[in-house]
Amino acid sequence: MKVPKYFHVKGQILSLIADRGPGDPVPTERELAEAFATSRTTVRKAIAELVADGRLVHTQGRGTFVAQPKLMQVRQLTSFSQDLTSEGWRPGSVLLDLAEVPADAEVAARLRVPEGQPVHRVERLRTALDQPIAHEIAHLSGPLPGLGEELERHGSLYATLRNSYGVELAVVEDVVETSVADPQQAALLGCDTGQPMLLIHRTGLDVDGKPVEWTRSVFRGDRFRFVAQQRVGAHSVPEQAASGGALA
Amino acid sequence: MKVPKYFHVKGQILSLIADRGPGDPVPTERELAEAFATSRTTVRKAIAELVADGRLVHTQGRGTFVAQPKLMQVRQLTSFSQDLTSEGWRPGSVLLDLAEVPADAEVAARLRVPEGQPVHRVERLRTALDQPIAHEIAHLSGPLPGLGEELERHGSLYATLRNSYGVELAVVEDVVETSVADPQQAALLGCDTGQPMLLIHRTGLDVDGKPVEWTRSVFRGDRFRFVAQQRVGAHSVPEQAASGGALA
DNA sequence: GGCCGATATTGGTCTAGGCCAATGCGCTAC
DNA sequence: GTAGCGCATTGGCCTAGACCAATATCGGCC
Repeated sequence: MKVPKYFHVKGQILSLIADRGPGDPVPTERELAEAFATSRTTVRKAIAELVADGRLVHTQGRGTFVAQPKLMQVRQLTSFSQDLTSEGWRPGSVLLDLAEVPADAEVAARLRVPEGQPVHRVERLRTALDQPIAHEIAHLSGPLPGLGEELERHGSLYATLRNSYGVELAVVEDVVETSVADPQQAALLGCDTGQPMLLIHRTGLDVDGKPVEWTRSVFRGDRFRFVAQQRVGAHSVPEQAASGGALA
Repeated sequence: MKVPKYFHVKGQILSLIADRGPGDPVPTERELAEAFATSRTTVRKAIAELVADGRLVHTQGRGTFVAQPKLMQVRQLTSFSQDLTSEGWRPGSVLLDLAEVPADAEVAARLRVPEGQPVHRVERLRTALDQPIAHEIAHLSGPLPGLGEELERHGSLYATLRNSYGVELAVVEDVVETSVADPQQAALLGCDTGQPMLLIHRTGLDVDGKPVEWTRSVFRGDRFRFVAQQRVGAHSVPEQAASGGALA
């Protein structure tokens, strides 16, 4: 297998930092280029992948450093605040925008309301230890009078829905995929444009199976993991191996 | 906000392909560089992000083309074969390696067995429509005599555990994160080195809470989504509810 | 007609270097 | 003593072009 030069450089940088801890500095790009007898472009490509992988962080004007290990885990539903609180991460959120807007085609389909029907749109920046964690845009259907104040009071979106409006979620479905940070997201979350991100679409259904929430969250891929735990009871996954087991 | 030139180029390429369908060709890098009055390097950076985003695909010697939309969804547990079968994707797998190996530190911790204890290691390439989908390495604890033949017979790993060994999974936990394709993964899965990938660690527990399976799967981030559905509380809800169809 | 090799095309990698922008440090002026 | 300016350092972006490798095409040969 052909292995490009920048991949070797990547390995060499990894061994350079093997015995260093988070926050320790890495030589400058120009120094590395000279040390490995290559061009700065090649070194930058190696560093870019290490940054994408969460091994290094770099800041213009400061330098490049060994990254913190990826250890924040995000679970489904309310667990964002619950998990982080229990692990001492001091979760918070900054309300960027709150409005009632007509549902566009996608929101209408997700919430199963007519296109154009007013829905609540909540745009927030989620934080932990006062650092930006995720950019989140939630759409909520149904009448929610005074949502702004109630949200303010409870902090958590799910707590607000439950305590102020009696909306109880019964099923939540998360779709997880990768995406690439655009300049706006990069600026909000303090990462590089082009970095791999975890894009999570969440649909929350009430007890009647009606969607009441559709949320799109973008997490930094170099810092987060998403954890999904599921019980495999007799009722929950009836199909099992018997019917669909055989593979080609 | 400062927007780099390659980001504009990205937008221009997007509008170029807006009215074209999957498989349609995009002008060559050299043509695009001239058309946008920029260097090939800048065009390549724009294209690289569009490829990472699953909007374009490119092959050396052939060219660059509009990609298929991202529409394969992978669920937990048996659903790999289940979902893909029901959607006509003809799932399959290629056994790359099957061996009994001593547990290394990580496997030992995950399966809660002493380090060095023999465990089964199953390395497979998952496919759909005969195309590579994921690279998967499963570790299984417990005595599983004749695993090779049984696997052969059933195809599915979960069907084998269940039907040949009476191993019933009760809880499955998936940890989803991003990673970056290394040259080996890129070769196996037919994507670029450095592409964002979905890395899924799956732990399967039996009814006693003992881990019996620990699997590490790498999916192409430009082709797949991961779906996790969870019931909240004791309510039961119509099944159809959350699985939305249309993708953007 | 069909096979095969030369060649043009296209993306893949790498170089060498210029200019810009953010940062941090030290020096200077008050 | 301190506030603020200026400069060196460092990463961020871009250029122009060279060479390599995979692919497709087309022509000639059997």
